[in-house]
Amino acid sequence: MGTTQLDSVQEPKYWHLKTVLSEALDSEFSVGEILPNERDLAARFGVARATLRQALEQLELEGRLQRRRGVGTTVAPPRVGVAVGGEQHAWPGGPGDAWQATDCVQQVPPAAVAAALETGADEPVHTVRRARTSGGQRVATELLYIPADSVPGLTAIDAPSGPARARTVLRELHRLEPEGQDRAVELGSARADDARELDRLPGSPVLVVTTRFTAEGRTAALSVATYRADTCRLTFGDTAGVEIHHDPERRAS
Amino acid sequence: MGTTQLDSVQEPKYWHLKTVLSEALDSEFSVGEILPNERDLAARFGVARATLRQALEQLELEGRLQRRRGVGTTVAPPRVGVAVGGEQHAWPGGPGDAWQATDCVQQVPPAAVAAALETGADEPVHTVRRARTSGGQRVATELLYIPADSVPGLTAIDAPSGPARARTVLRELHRLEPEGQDRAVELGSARADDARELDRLPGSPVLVVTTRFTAEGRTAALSVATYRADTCRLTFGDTAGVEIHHDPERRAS
DNA sequence: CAGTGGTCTAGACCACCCC
DNA sequence: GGGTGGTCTAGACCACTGG
Repeated sequence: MGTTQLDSVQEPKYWHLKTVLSEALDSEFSVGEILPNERDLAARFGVARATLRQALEQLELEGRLQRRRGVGTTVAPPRVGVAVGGEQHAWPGGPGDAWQATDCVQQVPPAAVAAALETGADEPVHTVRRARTSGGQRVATELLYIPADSVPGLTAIDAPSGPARARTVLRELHRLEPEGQDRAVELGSARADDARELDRLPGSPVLVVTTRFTAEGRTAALSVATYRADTCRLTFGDTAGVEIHHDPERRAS
Repeated sequence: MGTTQLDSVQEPKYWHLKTVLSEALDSEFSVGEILPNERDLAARFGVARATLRQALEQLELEGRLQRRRGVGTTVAPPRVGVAVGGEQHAWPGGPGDAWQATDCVQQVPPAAVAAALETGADEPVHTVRRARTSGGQRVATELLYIPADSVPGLTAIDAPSGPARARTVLRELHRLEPEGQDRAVELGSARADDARELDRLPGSPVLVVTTRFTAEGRTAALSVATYRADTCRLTFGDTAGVEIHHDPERRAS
């Protein structure tokens, strides 16, 4: 008798817990199903609630679970592939664009943005807010910065803000000949306003996609898009993207 | 007298703490500097250590801090931009490739990989392990799966495993005419083996880049690369990538 | 060895959702 | 109101690093 398995290398409890839960999710639960509440789960596994939560947090980070305050913890569907880099050399707001403009104001951008746009630190730029939906769910928000130089034909007479203004600004931007774009992706945490729009808590992990559009040898526009990291897989390139469902402890070997 | 600031909307302590610390990092610390230890910091701010840690975790996630057990918490340098999508239609291991092969074995891949490769579930494939270094630091590890069909000229006589074998497999792969590649990026958590190679703890956040290489109408190779999310900014596109340093509560507005 | 961050506990209260 | 997840506390011990 006795334990058949030596605890030769001690593994953190939450790590082991995560593995056990992950396997249970694969075999005993289906998408959308509600898990037992955290207090019950912790009791069942004989750990403190904080320890259980550490395991749940990781599973949520990996897109396997979805937790909602006041509701419960549910099994998440596989991540949605959202195309990010498909059409090279196309303006935002062009045909086939998945974004919807919700607002536009003229304001002084953050210093880092002003530097990238090569505008003065106190110079206001057109700032378009847009949102992206996939499968009926909001998956990303964006701030699109367009210096006044890029839209010279814009008249101050038009609506000064709001969606109509956004459309006008984008229409003017399209008069330029697009030259190219660079993109960068990094991990971030949701600001309070983005979190609200994405139906997440502030600080939730997000993928920040920064795109610089160039025309006439200058930076014509700069986009900072914030994608929910738990539900999105960003796809680039020729087709719809690779369909590997990500399963951390079994990716390899 | 009295409080000049109403606590009209209650903000979590760790969130406020994060803001305060973030500002202190900007103004009072320089890159590489060591912060006071967690117990002292918690005492200084009048919170429990767990609360303080919640704030530090977020700052580490955002790439502002680096924490090492037994050493301390230091101010992190800005994220490194690592080029991911530069040259379209090029094989891994070609000229200018930033990766270094460390090993190669022939083994049965995970089920999800076999599905993407369109090989049988029990069919072994060449599996090349590679590593990527930037600025003297290991930033990513990769598993590159190459089905036997893609390298028909390979002889079993050569070294059966190790770096030499990896070079042979890649050389044979280069005989094919590359047709295209898709890529996907998503958030993941480091497996134990990747964590060791990246000098991080298991479960640390990573950016998983999955690339499918196609040739002759088939999937010729599949790469699953794991980048440290705390230190890397993945860049795509024409040039070196956008240089916006990411500052969550000041990205916009 | 002393000091650091990492893990874990057993509680408490709060914000939110739905009935 | 009752149940959920989110925040917070005040401890304890462990694993790792460095002198």
